[in-house]
Formats: sequence, C-alpha cells, structure tokens
Amino acid sequence: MARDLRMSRMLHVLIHMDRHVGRATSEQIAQMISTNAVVVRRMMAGLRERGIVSSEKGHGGGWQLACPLAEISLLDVYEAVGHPPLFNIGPQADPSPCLVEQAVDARLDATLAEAETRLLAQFAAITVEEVAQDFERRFEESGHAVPFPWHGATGE
Amino acid sequence: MARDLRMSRMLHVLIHMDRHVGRATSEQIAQMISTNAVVVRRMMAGLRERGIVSSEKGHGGGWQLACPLAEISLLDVYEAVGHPPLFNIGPQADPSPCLVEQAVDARLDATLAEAETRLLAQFAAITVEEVAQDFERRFEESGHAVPFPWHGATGE
DNA sequence: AGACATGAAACTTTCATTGTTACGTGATTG
DNA sequence: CAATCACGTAACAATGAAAGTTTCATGTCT
Repeated sequence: MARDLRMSRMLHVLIHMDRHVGRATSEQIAQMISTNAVVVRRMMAGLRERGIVSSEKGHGGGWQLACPLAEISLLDVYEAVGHPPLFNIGPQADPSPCLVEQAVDARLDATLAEAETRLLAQFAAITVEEVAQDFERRFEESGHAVPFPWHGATGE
Repeated sequence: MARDLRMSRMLHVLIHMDRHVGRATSEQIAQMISTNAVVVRRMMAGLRERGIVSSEKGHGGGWQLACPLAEISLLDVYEAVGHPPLFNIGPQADPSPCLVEQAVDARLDATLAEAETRLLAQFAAITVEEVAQDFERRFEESGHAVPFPWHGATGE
C-alpha cells in the first residue's frame, strides 16, 4: 500500500469515540473508517496497552475512551499504533563496508533524525482535542451538514 | 521494499564519480552500489536532464559528472531522482466525505507539509561536496583503509 | 445454552520499489 | 562495414510492508 494509515485512522476513530454514547464495537468502528473489524482490533491493541482506550468482551462489549481527548497528544497516538517509520526515503538499513557510503548514510541519517525529532515534537504539542475542535469548526461552517456520512448512523 | 533508496544511492555514486578518472559505465556504477546497470540508468536519467551528469554511448562511453560537487545540493539530487514521497505516514490520498476525517487529514497534512518544507530546506543547504569531505575525514581517520571495497577495483 | 464481542494466529491481497530480461539505437574500432 | 560496446527503454518478475480476510479460541451477558 501507499503509506501507513494507522495514525490518521486512529485519530479519526478517537474523535468519533468521544462523540459516541456507550461502547463502540470493532464492527461499528470499522465502518467509520471503511475497513475490517480485525484491522480495528489490531490498531487499538496498542492504545489499550497505554490506557488510552479500554475494551470489554461479550454482550454490550466494545471499545471506550479511557481518558479525555485533551490528554492525548498526536505523539501518544503515533507511538500507540507502533511508531511506524516516519520517512519513505533514506539509506538502507544494514551498514556498508564502503567508506563513501558510510559518510553518505551518516549525513542522511543525521539530517533525517533531526527532522524526525522536530516532527515528533510537533506531534507532542498537538492534542487530539485540538483536532476535534478543528472538526467542530468545520461542522459549524458547513451549516451543520451530516457530519458522519456512513450508512446506518449507528447511534451517534 | 523498505524505503526509497535512490537519493542515498545517487549521493554515493556522485562522490565515486568525482573520484573516478574518465567515464564510468553503468555496469561499473552498478557494482559500486550492488545493483543492476538498468537500475543505474533509470536513476541517472533525471540527473542527466538537469545537467548534473552527462552520458555517452558506444566505445569508451559511460557517465561523467557535468558540474562540480560543490554546486549540487542534496535537494537537487532529491528532485533529480524523482522527488519520491518523503513520509511513510499520513492520511490516505483521496478526500473523505466525513467531516471528522477531513479535519484530521487537514491537520496532519499541514503538520507534515511544514516538516517537509524544513527538511527540504536542510537538503538545499547541504552540498554533495560537504558529504564528500565527510568521507575524506573518515578516510583519514581510518588510517587509509581500503575505501571502496568492491571486488576488482575497476580503475580508481 | 446461546448470542455477542474481543484476542490472536495464519493467510491473502495490494502496492511501490527494485531487480531482471530483452531489444533498439548510436558510437567506436579494426 | 561488421563487430563490439554502452546507453535508452519497455516489459515483466521478485520483494517487502501494510492492509484485508478467514478462522478459531476465550470471555461475558441474557
């Protein structure tokens, strides 16, 4: 596939969950992001480990936010979905015996590492709550268009 | 494959070419970076279009630097190899009708775009010559170990 | 007991990059 | 002018990572 969508999808889901009464099942969440329930469980496992969401089995079970959106940063989400590699470019992983390649790799790695540090700092500075407010603003400006256009509107 | 290696490989090749007497064939270059001559031609095509290297056909043909390394920035190389996508994360390409997803995507795109701008500015500020000097430093510090350890040392 | 929902393993599909083969064109040499 | 060398390009195969899918086990509520 093109790129790793987990962080984007997770943010999307978290904001929906914040507006969802009661628990949401993996199946319902899967419909929100047009995917499969198993994919949802896979993504959410990391968030549960970090106490961002909780899950319950059985009748009436499903997923629930375990803390307010204001206390979740984009960095938390990024790490919770498995901190996938940020960059699509860069040197190959294994070191080379060629001194030229070593110099190139070191310079490139250092430049990318610095960019990564800055980007992750940005992620740390943004809460999911802020993104939710972005949504609210869009909702107001749209004249209250139907905000969640998936088929059955499962209880929101 | 894992990530796009073209920029890293191109830098590696450019520095070797700078130390190569006469023209280097695609086959020789391919051995430097452990790949295939066709892959080399594919990568170099963009550099030729930008006047960074030139190629000649036939006997004694091959590739040659067309300008000094000091006049080539990492950004030039990045663009010459086709400016591949920088990031491995981010929202999916096609826009969604869901306002929540729109807000998430917009915020993420903006954050990544800012990071991309800064990283490309860094690339613009670094010349291939600087990286070549990194190599020279390593070469000195290594006690003049064999710098290009591919089998036949094809004329360097 | 039966229905519901997560947990997790295993497998398939999809997509981008890289690797490979094959053939055409131009240039040099004998 | 024929052979060889080397690039130019198209077409196809291999590889690897993320996402999609199937399947079964486990736990929970009615």
